[in-house]
Amino acid sequence: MSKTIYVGNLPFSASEDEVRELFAAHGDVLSVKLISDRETGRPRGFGFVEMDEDAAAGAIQALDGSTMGGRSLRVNEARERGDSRGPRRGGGGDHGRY
DNA sequence: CTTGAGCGG
Repeated sequence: MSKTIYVGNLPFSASEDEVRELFAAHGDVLSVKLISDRETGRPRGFGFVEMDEDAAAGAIQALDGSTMGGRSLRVNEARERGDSRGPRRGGGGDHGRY
């Protein structure tokens, strides 16, 4: 299917459309979701971008480490929120973490 | 009119 990308350290002035266009420049953006506080309605400054696996990998390495609005843009593969089948040993899709 | 943590319903 698709791969979820975690986008953090985003400027508070950023919107889903900006992130969508930013990632769309590197691949096909399936969906963009910015996380904001549900109780205060205040933007947390991070979001999630759903893209194709190959496109996501390219967008991550292309946008990760870049700067947006003067802040370092953080782009990485997001965790798996769903899938109650049971996380494989400790859960958390780490690829190269200790 | 406000802020800065890496991971959402």
